[in-house]
Amino acid sequence: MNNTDKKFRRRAEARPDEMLDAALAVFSEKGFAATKVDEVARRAGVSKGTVYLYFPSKEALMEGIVRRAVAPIAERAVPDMAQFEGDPRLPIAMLVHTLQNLLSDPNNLAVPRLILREIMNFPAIAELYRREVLGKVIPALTALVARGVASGQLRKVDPEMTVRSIVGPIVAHVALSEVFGMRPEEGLALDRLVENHLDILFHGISPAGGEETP
Amino acid sequence: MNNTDKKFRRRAEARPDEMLDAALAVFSEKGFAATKVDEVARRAGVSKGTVYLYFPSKEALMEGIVRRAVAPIAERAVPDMAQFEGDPRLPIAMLVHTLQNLLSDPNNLAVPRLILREIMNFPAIAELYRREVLGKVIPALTALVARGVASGQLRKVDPEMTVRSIVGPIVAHVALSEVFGMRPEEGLALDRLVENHLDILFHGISPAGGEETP
Amino acid sequence: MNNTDKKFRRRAEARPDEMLDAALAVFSEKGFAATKVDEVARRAGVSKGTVYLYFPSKEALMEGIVRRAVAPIAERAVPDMAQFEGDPRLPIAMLVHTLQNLLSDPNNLAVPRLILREIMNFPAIAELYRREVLGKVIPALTALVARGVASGQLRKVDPEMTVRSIVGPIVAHVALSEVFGMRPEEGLALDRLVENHLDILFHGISPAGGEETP
Amino acid sequence: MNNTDKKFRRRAEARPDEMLDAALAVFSEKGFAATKVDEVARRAGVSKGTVYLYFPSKEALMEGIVRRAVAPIAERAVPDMAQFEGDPRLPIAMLVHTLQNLLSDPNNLAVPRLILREIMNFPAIAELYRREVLGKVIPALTALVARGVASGQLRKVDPEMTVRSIVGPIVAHVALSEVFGMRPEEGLALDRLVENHLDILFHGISPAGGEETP
DNA sequence: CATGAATGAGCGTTCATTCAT
DNA sequence: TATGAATGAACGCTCATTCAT
Repeated sequence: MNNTDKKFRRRAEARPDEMLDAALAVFSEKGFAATKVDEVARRAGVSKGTVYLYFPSKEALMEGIVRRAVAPIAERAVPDMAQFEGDPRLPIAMLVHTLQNLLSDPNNLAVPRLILREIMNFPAIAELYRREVLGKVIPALTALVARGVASGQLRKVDPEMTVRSIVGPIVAHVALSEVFGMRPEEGLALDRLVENHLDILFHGISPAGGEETP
Repeated sequence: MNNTDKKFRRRAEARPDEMLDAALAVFSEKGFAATKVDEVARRAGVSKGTVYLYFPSKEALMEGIVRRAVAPIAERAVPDMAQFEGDPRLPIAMLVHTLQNLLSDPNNLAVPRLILREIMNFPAIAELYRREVLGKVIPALTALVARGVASGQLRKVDPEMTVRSIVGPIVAHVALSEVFGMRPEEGLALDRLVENHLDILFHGISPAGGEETP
Repeated sequence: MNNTDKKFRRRAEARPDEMLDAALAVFSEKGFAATKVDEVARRAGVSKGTVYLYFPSKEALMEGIVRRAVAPIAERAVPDMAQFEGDPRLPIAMLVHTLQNLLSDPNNLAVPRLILREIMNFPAIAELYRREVLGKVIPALTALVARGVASGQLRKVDPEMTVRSIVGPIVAHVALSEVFGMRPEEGLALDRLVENHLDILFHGISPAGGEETP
Repeated sequence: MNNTDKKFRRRAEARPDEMLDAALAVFSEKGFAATKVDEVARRAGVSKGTVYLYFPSKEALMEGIVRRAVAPIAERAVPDMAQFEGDPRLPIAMLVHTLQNLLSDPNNLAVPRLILREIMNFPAIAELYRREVLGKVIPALTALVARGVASGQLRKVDPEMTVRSIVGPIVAHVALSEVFGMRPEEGLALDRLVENHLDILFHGISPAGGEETP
């Protein structure tokens, strides 16, 4: 009798997590509405009733997926970016590269893609995402840009709007690829995108005669 | 019995159009899945059976909405941008301002928003949109940028990726506003976004010591 | 194509009534909880969906049954008993005989039996029954007895409690028969019950000139 | 660890009894169908599995409740009433007063009320109750009345039917109060009912020397 | 053309019961 | 004995689609 034996796994505490994994997989394949709870259960290797032992409803599975994915972001101390003292382009580049790394792994792409797909039917999730992720990242970025402008390290741009210029190209690139299948011949080519994006962005936000990209 | 009489208008050939209007309205309010054909019919002032007289299924309503909205774009001669001979920043700015105008009118926003919301459940629509809209606009933009680079009117940027830098900030701005309700205090503030966006974009893609924004 | 043709009956207005008939039959057989809506539908000769076309829920069927049965009682002018001028024993006997007639027909017995069976799970129905039936019949009877006592045509009894003595034996008899299957050898024998009941009610069981209550 | 310790009390043989208490409480509150075994277990302070250790099914809890309540009645020597030699009105009055006392205590009311509520869904319980309670009390009463008639101590009434006149008013009074909430202003007022009931039962409602039944 | 009554497959959810520990 | 995680059959309700009128 080994560890993968059903009998043994019965009381594993990972059970809810396994169900979220299964739910994420099926939701991603067929969409929330077209997914049957039965299928989530089967994929998780349990019976339908067991799903309801851990999650009160099909919607709760959705929320669970998002909450689990959002938690580390929410916990991570995003705002220390604002206290950064040097060239603001450094943390901006770092953030962009972090995003790049995150999005490179298809596993990490699954949740945002699912959120993108279903969010408008789940106001509660939109609110959660807005509060825990966007509500932290965007103000931090805005403050960073504002400080750069104030210190003269950046041109006199509109900080709030500039945030859109920082993340927008990445969003557009991923959406084009994931939603419409419009991707470069080599594949997702995130590195190419990021390189070009930062090149334009930094030439665009740097003072006249600006130095090299960090 | 005069011309405005319901009986009379009922026989107008505009009937399918009225149904698409109704469907767009309800789909936008509640989402496709949560919308009952009954409600579309009621909103259009006809009976449920009549809807099926013109559209073979609920999905067909969705497709009809998109097809109708996409038609003018598909017909419009997008590619003449590519033949533009002068400063490529001019047609880029024009495109951005056209987008700005389009998105300023909430009516025009309805269809893209609905597409954004439902597209992942409708591969056929994604394909249609990709083929008729993105497949025309993006290559045209790419070509435009490529020509600018070739002629030295733009810096040596990656044309394909630069397209993401052109439309991305607008997409991000609208998505932030429409999906997450994150909008500036004044409202959508598209003009502020566009001004800042073009400012950064043109400083970023212009050759060193680049001139003013056109 | 005759009147019983399914095609013809399609638009009959009797549809809801037929469903209530079917529901009454099945509820009576198996009880509310054990009855499947599917079975009600089948018994009514329609599909499950059709039931929900006329009644919003399974409970609504229950309420519909009771409401329909109660309506004529509620409408019938019960209170003219109170204005009766002569010997109050006459309307009392009449009421008892009316009850006897009602209960003789098994069809009439079905609804009260169902009510008796399910009432404690349907507070709304209890309230309806209390208001529309008991709330009219019992005060009327009480008033009748009170008037009889006042006029000296009845002994000095407690009118409110005496009402229990008027209807109680009948209730007990029917309950014994319907609920526990305890019935006389001849069958329900309502006439024997009523005759004996009125005899005792009007004279008591003590021999003429009977002594004090022990 | 002392005697009141949960661990200790848990092993008491009273365990099944505690479960019946819990079941009675919950069944009374919500009805049998709406009660979850889980809740009975929680109320009894044990786990769901333990309930099934003592009772093979949810229905068995119901039967257990009734059987336990019925046992003392069944054991008590009811029939000695029949051997009573004096005025039959005496044991009749005694029985009524016994009933009155029983019903005065809400605790005693719980089981009959539950039986009343659920009996039609439990033929086995109806049968048990019929055999052990009604099947003993009613024949005893019938015999008592029959003897009274035979001895001339009662008028020539129908013994079998007269039993309904003895218990019916009490049943009706309690049902009116418990099922429909129709009770006198002072409360249940069982004493008032019993006094009036016996008065009428023994004397009727007609004035002394009252005329024929109308 | 238009209606709307009728259909019935489909799915989320509940809960009594089981059984490995 | 006692536990409580797991099961899965069962059922109420919805709604896209059809079709007789």
